[in-house]
Amino acid sequence: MAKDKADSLKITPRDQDYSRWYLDIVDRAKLAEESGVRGCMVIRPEGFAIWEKMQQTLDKMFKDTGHSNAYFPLFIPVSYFSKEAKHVSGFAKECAVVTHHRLTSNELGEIAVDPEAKLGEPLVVRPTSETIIWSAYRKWIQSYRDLPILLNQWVNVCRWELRTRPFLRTTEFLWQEGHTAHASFEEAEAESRQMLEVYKTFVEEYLAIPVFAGRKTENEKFPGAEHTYTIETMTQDKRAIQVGTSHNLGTTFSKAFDVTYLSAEGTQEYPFATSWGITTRLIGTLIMVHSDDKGFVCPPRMAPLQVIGIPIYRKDGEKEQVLTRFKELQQQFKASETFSFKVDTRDNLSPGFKFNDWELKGIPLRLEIGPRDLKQGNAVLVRRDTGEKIIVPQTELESQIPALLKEIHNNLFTKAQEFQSQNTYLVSTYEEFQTSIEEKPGFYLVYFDGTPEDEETIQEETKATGRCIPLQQKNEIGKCFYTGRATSQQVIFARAY
RNA sequence: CGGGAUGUAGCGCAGCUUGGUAGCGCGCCUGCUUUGGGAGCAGGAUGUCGCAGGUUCAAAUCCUGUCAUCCCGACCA
Repeated sequence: MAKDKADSLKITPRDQDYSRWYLDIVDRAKLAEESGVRGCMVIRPEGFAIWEKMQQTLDKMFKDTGHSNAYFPLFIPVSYFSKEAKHVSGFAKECAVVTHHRLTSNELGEIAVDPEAKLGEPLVVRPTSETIIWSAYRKWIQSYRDLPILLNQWVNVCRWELRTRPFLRTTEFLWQEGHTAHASFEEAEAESRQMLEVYKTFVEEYLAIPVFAGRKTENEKFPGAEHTYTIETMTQDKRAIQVGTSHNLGTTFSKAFDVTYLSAEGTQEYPFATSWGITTRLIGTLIMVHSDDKGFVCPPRMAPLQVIGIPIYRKDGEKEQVLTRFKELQQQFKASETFSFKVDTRDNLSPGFKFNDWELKGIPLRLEIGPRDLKQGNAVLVRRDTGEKIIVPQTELESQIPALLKEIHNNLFTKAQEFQSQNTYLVSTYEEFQTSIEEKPGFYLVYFDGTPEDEETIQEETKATGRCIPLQQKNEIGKCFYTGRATSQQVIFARAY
């Protein structure tokens, strides 16, 4: 193949243009594409399959912790939404609003909004569902015996973002939102912490993404929350990205929606709320954390396909023999049900093209069998994460493949974790921080007890924000890097997505 | 939402300055030869030139508007 043609098939390298590299992977791995609607994407089958894996795994974890799924409306009356001042001001700037319910033809014969069909009360397309869910909980909660309520919903939401990027920030996105109601603050606190742990476990054990778990600073809290917890990870361009949040909402929404219950002692009490969510942003995070200049790298436990078989042959006779062997293996693997496997039987493409194609798509393992292997009873396994070629007797494939998939997962996790710790710095003064974050982007673990105003100034001057107050604290007294006051609170500052 | 750039075949682009029958590469289709790291040759199909107006005998080309995308800021999962 001509060199310029091979070059034109390559994706933009990370060090040349990180942003372009990301977009190239989304496009070339066929995860998503532009839709013609501003800020909204089409999630293609290859991308949606990953979301389905995430849903299956997390949904089971939610059920195992006692939660059930339900569904609440997409449209929320403006009046519900405006019952809680902080909440509405947090989302007001990014709400899509439905004002009419009918189209009509105008004088020119064009389709237009029918001015006669104006809604009495505008509807907000949900940016999140606290308000509509708590308006229902008002009816459901009468007694302490009705608590706790442990619900979740898998839905789309809409936030009218000004600048979007596929998966990382889109106007419409898919997520899950858990909404629970409890009899005490402590119980709500335990729930929000439990779900943060569920997210941490899920993201680390299935997505192979190491995270910092922590509490959000005042500035970064969810509008209306008492506490917001977060898990944050580091992208390959050394910025922070939030991959999951869990909120202890206290009585903010029960008070706003006038929800009370009768306690065992006979008093009227406000229930305590939590909400928690992860989004399709996780798919973008997989690219940002694991992928490389050859394309997407999908961690084995989230890969829609774990092993791709590539038959190699020259003559017709060889072709039949190789394909027959693959068919046998396919049946054997299917019976064992320990990993997913397909054979690329496309006849119009060379093996070399297929190698590159499946690497681009992020499939964790490639299995090659050709005439040489048939004679020797071997097969060639190639790891997506390292590119390593491993020659294995065909009889050992069934046991070796699951072991290798596990090893790939561990390697991806360890690599990301090392990268994260190599780019996490300790600084003790603001001056040091200002110069250091310019020269060495990354996470900055600092002692901090400044005010929200201080944090805003830091953001204005350095573009870095307090990402989280890690749950694991040293419990030692240090000096605040900004105010100089003594404090034991350590905070991670970073530039974020 | 402000500043900059770009929209021409599925993808990447040339043509626009100076208006006059729509072009290249890749991909796609057919056939033959190929196939252990992005195959070769031959033949073939594919376009309301982003969309809507305007100027003109004539618009991909000039003018106005609009939509979308990308980059840089402010805002956010």
